[in-house]
Amino acid sequence: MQQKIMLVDGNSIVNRAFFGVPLLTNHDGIYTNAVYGFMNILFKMLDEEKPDYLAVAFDLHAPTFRHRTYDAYKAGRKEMPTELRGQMPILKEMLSAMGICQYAMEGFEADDILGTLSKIAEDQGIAPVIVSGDRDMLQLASDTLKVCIPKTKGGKTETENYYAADVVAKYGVTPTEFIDMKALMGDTSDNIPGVPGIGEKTASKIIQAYHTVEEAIAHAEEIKPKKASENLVAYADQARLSYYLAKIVRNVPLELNLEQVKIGNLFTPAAYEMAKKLEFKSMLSRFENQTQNVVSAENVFTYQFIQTAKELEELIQNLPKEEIAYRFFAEDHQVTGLSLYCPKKNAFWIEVSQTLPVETLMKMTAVLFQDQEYALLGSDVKSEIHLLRFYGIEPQKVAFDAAIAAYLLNPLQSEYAYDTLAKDFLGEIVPSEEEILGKGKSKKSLKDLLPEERALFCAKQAEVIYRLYPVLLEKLKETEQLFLYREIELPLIYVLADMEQVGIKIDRHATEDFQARLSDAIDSVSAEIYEMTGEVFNLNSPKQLGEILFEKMGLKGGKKTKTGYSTAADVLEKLKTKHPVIEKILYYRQLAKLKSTYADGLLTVANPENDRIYSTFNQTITATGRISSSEPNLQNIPIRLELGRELRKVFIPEDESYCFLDADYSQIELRVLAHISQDPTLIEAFRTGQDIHRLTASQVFHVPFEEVTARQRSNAKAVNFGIVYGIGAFSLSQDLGISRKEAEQYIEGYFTKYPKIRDYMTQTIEQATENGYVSTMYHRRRPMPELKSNQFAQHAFGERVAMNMPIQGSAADIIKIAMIRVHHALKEGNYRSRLVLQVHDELLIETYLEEKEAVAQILRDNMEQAAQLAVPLEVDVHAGKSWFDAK
DNA sequence: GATCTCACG
DNA sequence: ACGTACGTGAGATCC
Repeated sequence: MQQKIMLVDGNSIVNRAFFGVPLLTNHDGIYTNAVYGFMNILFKMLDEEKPDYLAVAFDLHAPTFRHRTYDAYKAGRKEMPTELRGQMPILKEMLSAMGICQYAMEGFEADDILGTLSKIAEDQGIAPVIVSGDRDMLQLASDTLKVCIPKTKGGKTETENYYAADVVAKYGVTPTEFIDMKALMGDTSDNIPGVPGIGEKTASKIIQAYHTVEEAIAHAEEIKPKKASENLVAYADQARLSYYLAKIVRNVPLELNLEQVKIGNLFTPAAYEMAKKLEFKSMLSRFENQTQNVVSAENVFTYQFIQTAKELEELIQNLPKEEIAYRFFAEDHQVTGLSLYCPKKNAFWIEVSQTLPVETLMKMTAVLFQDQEYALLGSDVKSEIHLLRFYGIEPQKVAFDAAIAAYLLNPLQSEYAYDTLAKDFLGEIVPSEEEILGKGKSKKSLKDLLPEERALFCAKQAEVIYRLYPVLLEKLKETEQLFLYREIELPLIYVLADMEQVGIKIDRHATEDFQARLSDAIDSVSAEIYEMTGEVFNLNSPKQLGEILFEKMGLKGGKKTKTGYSTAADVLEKLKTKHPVIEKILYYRQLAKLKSTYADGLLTVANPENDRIYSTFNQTITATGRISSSEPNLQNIPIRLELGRELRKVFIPEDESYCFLDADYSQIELRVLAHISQDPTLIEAFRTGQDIHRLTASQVFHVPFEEVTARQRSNAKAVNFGIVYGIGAFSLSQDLGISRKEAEQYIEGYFTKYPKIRDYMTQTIEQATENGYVSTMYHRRRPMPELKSNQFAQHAFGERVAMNMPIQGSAADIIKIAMIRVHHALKEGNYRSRLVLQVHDELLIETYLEEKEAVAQILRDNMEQAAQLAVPLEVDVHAGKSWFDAK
């Protein structure tokens, strides 16, 4: 049976509906006639055509390419009546609630979108049915493409159906000739001029004889009547313009995602709610009937509510040993329920209650998580590992993590909740957590829901995960990310879970000492500052500080932020010589940061039982593939300044039988750059172990290697950093305190000496522009929407990102591989030592003293061998009794 | 909740 | 004539 797609001309149908149905309002006074009429037409058409896919296209307000070609296009057309305008968002919301895919595109009309989608469908062997109230659509009709024109008359909808032959039968011209006809006769509603003196009758005759506008023009002298003949010559170009305006575009840059346009259950609870609110009474019964129909048609989501151990036992025994999607629900680390889905047995909500205590639930379901014959499909599995372990269950490895898979497909999303995944990958609108539970202060707990609501909400999530599995996996395959996903990201979940579980110990007394010393120093330096400024104020307020420095004291600030003066460190640094108080303020800032963020911060999160700190390592946050650390962030513990670095002394191993081993990659990003760019000079330098910054200095400043000064070397270091970040002359000049001209010369000198790096940069930007994404050595991707921007700053930013991401991201890939191998080696060798931190190019291991030498070797080997680059990977390993000592 | 500032690689 | 280095997370202020 051939598949069928119904494509609806949203604006045209809603117009017909609006004018065909008398103005109705609901009790809130909201106009509803257009939405009501639209839904009636839609249901009628769905009943008649029974399509497999459905999409609705809308116009946007923005001018289209037709307006740009012809100013007067659609001029004189009346504005949409306000009563209709207000219904547009309601209609769109209703369609969304029904999970119906909607298209709109700047620069094009709904016609063009339908023309394009129908062409894509035809090419794929899917039969398109276009629903529109506009006869212009007839130009698209073919032997396989049907155009339906519904008419609403006194509550009844009748349709005219047109294949190509029907168009010929009724109008005497073929569908493509329909465009030519319109080009001659014009169209008053769109303000298409046509040729004066040629109306429908003449146009029809002419096109039947000559078939195209061009042929008609070529034979203009033969044409009768005389007026038409003359005008056809005089207005030939106007006829050509009219042709261009009338012709529907069929190659709009958009994609047809079959998953998204597939018709699912239209009668969702959300749609039902809306229909009730809009008081579509006659439709409600339809909804209710349909809902039941679909239920019996096994198309709709149902679940089983498990509340007793007996029911659960039966369920577990009957579950087939194959893919099972699961999702835990917990509150304050206490499991409150578990939802499961497998297609053979459908969905289940297993709820903790008096008749089913949590321990029983966990004990009875443990087999699912431990028997390798089940393949587990989850999302955000790491947090669930912690739950399972809390109940003494060591879970097997999952086959699928939806959040991580979705992150690899687009790391720019801010979250990977099930509702957005369902929308993005299944084209299904499911209510979000926020919609069900609310947010902020009034956020409800699952307990506050009715049992049926809760069961539906939770069970649905397992079903979504199940359905995401094949879709996301296919996309990972298409994007060549299967290796990255299976061999790097999935195994990493368990490494990070262990790190999170182990935590890292701090010396509470030493931290409190440090905190007290900071307190004293803050007190005395703030007193000095108040003395010098002659005023007591809130030093932590940039606003107050700015007013005092730049208004009261008259210092020249200059650089402003949105809200006032900038008092950032780089601004103050330049004012250091102008007034002695500046230095004090900078010192105060240093102390205040150390105390609040670090001393106070760490003490509040340290576990009072064991003085350990448990951070979370996030795997789906960064755009480049790095992991991030939060609550607390242990990846930004001070080191650059001496005073801050002291803080690292409070990070200590468990007891005297342990020490720390710290291993960090030397110059990993520049090595990755050497590899990716294949620059011979840079590769040679790394192979022979040269001082890379000194080399760059000698190249850029044209001095012999031995004669490079300390200053030159440090400037070259800044250039090397800049290169990795996608350098700009302005910023380099700011960073080094040199002129922009000089900075430009540095950069030019750099690219002259490392020409392959320039090539890499330009090629990367070209590819990013062409493909719309950049990628790492292991095919991790980052989409590049910024490069589509017309705004200079946005576009320039996109270019820098494009240059940087493959470098930073490949380095991230590599250390992830190293982490997995180190973790594996430690486990396999039954070592007591354990990985505790990762800081982008550094691993910290809490090492059992007797294992020190072996672990150092494991670290070095696995990190250096994690990837085979054109240059060696070098690792420095240090041991110490604190993090401070191990660097 | 937005803004500013600052800690890290 | 633009507005500028890449990637993060957290605390404090202020509206």
